Amino acid sequence: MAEQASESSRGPYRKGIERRRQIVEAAAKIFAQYGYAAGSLRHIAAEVGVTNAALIKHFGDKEGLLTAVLDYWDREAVVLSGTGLEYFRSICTLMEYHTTHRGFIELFLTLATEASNPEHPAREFFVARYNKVVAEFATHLREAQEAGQVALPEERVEQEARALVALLDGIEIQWLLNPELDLVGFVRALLETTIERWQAGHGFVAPLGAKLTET
Amino acid sequence: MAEQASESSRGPYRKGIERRRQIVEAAAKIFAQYGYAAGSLRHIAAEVGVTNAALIKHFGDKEGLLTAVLDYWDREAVVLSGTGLEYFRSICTLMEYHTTHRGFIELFLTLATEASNPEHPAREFFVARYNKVVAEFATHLREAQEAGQVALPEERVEQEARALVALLDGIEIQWLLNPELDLVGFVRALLETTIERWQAGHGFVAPLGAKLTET
DNA sequence: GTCTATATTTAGATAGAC
DNA sequence: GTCTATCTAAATATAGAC
Repeated sequence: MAEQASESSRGPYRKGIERRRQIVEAAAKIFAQYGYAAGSLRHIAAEVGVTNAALIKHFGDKEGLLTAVLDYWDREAVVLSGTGLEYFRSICTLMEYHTTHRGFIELFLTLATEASNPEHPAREFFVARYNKVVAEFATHLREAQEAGQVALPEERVEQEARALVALLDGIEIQWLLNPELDLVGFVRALLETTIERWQAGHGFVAPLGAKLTET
Repeated sequence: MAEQASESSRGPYRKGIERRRQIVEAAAKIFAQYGYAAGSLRHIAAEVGVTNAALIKHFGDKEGLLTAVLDYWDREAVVLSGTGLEYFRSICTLMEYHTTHRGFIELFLTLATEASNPEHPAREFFVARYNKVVAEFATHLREAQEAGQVALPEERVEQEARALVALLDGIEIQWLLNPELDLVGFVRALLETTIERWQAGHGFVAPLGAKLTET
């Protein structure tokens, strides 16, 4: 206790904390490549240079390591910033980050789809995560609405948020399978158009001014 | 040989073919739930009521079964129909099919993200699959273009195709995690708007008439 | 905190009877 | 065509030495 307070940068727990971080990052990499169920503790341990027994000591069991990885992901995720429409413009920066940190988005999409199985231990995490992201997108759309930046009726705000999240996920899947794809350029053009359309009071989903095509 | 020709509906191979189909469908279900690497032969075999040895006899090895599942998926996939814009309107029917055959889209998305790992045996399949779907969407957009149904310049056709595919994949991920989501309603509204926008010469990505927002 | 050693389970795959 | 039995490898997890 006394020692802990005296030297914060190289206290008694420094090494342990550093090692934990190493393990979590290795686990994130392996889970991203193989998924949670198929990513083995020994594979992760080898990546760090320890044995699987050490991982169990640190995290109790495999599911504990998964929890740590999801926490890590949540903390390290580059957050969007800005108010109103600026928030959405910052998505470009996020995409640039993803193109240089492929494992980050690979982890998210691999685990998110694997977690669509109701029995999966990470299912609740991803359900909550999507709820949070959609809600945050919606909040910033309303912010833009109140600032007079856009003209979207309340009943269409959540649908627009959902559609944008879907489009970003979907194009990242295509990029993972085909890294030649210009992810940043695509998203930049997409956002410019989308924002301009919102400003004009239109959206992905909603009425476009004229009435709908004959059905 | 003689027997084979005499009774097509219950010839000597009928039982074997039927059994193969049972196995492939069970494998599709298990791979959809757990992924390829984590879905075991014994689990699949138990679903059919045989042993894992029987599966190996039928398909040689696990990867052979995966190939059979992907072939099956390719054949059974509900195809979009119609020319020009009608083709895109039929996506609604596809979505209705997906909501009643959840395993179908779960298999696709789970394996597609798992296959983003370059070492994955299904990677080539999904790379080819996306190329094919994007090309097919693009072809039907050009068809609509030539019929005067839409006014999209050639250089924007592929981007529009990619964006629509991405949006459909992304919203299906959200639906898998949250089946409360009205997938069909969402996609129907999305398509109506998208088609109307194409008719007006606009798209997901491209210039919207006015110049872009100040950057 | 990490190791070795091991217990236990499960995986993919093979051999041979029927 | 399917089974039982088995091989070998690899999985998670535990126990105890250092």
